[in-house]
Amino acid sequence: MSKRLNISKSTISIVLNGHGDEKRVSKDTQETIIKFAEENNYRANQLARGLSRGKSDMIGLVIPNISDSFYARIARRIETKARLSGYNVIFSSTGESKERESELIESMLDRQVDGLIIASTQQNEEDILRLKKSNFPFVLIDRRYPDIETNFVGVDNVGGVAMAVEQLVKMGRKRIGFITLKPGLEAIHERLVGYQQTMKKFELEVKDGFVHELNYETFDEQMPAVFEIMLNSSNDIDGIVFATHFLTASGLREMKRRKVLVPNEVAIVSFGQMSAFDLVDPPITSIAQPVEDLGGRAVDILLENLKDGITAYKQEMLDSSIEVRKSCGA
Amino acid sequence: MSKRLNISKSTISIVLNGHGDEKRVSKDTQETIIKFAEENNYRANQLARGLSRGKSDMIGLVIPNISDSFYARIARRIETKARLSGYNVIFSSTGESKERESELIESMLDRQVDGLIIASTQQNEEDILRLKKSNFPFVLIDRRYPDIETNFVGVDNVGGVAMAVEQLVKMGRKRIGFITLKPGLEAIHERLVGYQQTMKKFELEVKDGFVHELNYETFDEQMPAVFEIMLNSSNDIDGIVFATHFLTASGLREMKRRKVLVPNEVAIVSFGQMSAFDLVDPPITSIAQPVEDLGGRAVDILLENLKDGITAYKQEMLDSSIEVRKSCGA
DNA sequence: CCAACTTGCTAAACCGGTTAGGCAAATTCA
DNA sequence: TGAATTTGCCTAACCGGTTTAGCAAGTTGG
Repeated sequence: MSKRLNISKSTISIVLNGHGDEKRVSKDTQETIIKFAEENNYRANQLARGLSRGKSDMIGLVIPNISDSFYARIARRIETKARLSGYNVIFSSTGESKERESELIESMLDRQVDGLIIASTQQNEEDILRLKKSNFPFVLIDRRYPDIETNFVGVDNVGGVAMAVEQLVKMGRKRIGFITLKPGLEAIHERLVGYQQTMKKFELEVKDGFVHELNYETFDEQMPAVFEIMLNSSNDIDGIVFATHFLTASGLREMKRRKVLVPNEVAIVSFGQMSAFDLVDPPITSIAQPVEDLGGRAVDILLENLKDGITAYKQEMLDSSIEVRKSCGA
Repeated sequence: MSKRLNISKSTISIVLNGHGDEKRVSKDTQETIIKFAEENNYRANQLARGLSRGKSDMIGLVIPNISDSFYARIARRIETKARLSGYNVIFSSTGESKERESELIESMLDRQVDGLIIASTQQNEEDILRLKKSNFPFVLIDRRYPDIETNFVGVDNVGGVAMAVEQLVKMGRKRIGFITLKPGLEAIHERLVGYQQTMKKFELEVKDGFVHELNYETFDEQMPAVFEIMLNSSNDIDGIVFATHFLTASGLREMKRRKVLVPNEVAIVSFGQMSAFDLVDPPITSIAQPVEDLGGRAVDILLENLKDGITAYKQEMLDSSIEVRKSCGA
């Protein structure tokens, strides 16, 4: 382009970046360049541009699994919002593996992303600390490192589960169980705390067989044994709170297999939604997390950091709401 | 790094790219470089690397909506598989807008992606044709341009819907309706064809009120009117095939509102799945598209093109399977 | 002992932009 | 009319790598 127009590439760069006037390039020349660019469909190489400007206009999104609707919805919002500010999003799924998370973060840094949004495995203090120390802009979502002060946007897990338990209590349930994942994730731990606190608040006993912490990979196979215990005469559960949407689905499958009547025999509430929960038999009462907001706030904070530098860390807890349906006995 | 080691950056580049032996760099020097790189956590700038090598090791994924589980699942597979070959994935959602699709493709090309995987709006012949003419590697998924020969991986829509209709016929249904989207997408059109062909094959009448083509944005609001017509005495539908998972969900909601008994009064089959379809009341018979395979094949083909150049265009139609559950009357 | 190879590395060009500094011509001012 | 400004553009360095060509020193062979 430079050659064919006989105009230096600096002038071209200046004009196409809109600095033509301030850099005193004549109207004539500006027009020539712009016209030529349009006619020949010229578009700047973003690698070169990024290299020389020291920024890539890309942000990296590291999540456990894009095919989980929770993260997919977050991703959608992040992508849309980032794009409005001229950023593209690269994403990668860690599959809950610390090693992959580490690799992926490195790989994104290699690509010179300007910032990161991470839903971490929470086993990767090392990288998070490194990012923080190097003053790299990033926002943690959904999963936080309690010992590291960073930007963070999450949902109020304790409060959310409290709502779930309360709903069951309101419906007259007393022997309320909690099916969750093995701890390791702060969010999961908080949900357990929410359960325990609320049970205590209502002076309900939590027997040994009430709480089940399942394996992330094998919860489906563990489910029968869980119900064996929960439903036996000494526990005789009449309400269950599930800590995640997929545990709810899995648990419900098992209850159908056992022909447990929901909600008559056991009422349930799900922390976390699934798109067809209103169609399920019975329709599932669920705690709806403000998923889109979560993604939106994460981008907002990241963009602020990108613009103004990292001044202070922001921590935001978004409130959930409850969608009451039949499964809780309502 | 070059300065501190007193070794030229060319040598360093050679060694770190593993060409040390073939380029006859002494073991000593190689070790020094590798050790230094490790200790200082050196990582190559991929923008610079991409710029000089003329390739970015990124592939672009353009889809209608990442928060749609169909595309999210595809994305997951694509990402995982691409990464195994050293590629990162940038994604963007078009929201079914031709303009955004066009912008997004441009933007990805600006970023020098090495290839594209596109689930197009199918209103963007222009860009697709341009990509093809410029011999740029890309694979269309799910949605094809019948008039343009390109790489394509999709599912057999005609056959899939045929299975759906057949299942209802097997269950003794005769007045089978079809609820679908307004055409514009080849895949949608094919599903209609699948319906019509199969109805014909079984010598079943297709009355005017049997087929409803709804608007992508407003199908929810249209649904009541649709059932008004389908259930009136002259049509008296006893079976419905839904052309997409979200139409199924929406339709089912309406049927619940009307207290239509499924499957007794109306049996239904869904083309396309949702994660909780087995838990729904009644459990939904659905045509399961081989979503992951679709993503996987798309990457395979793209990677082949990237490696060997574009020799011939591949078109693959993957077969669906049926998951029979109560909603069809089984 | 000198020519011919081999070994081990470097210099320099290039990828395609951005940006600071500077130069020549045109214009304004005294 | 000559000096000072302004205008309009370009040169060159840089971003951080890759890659080709080639140089100097060491080694081998006749």
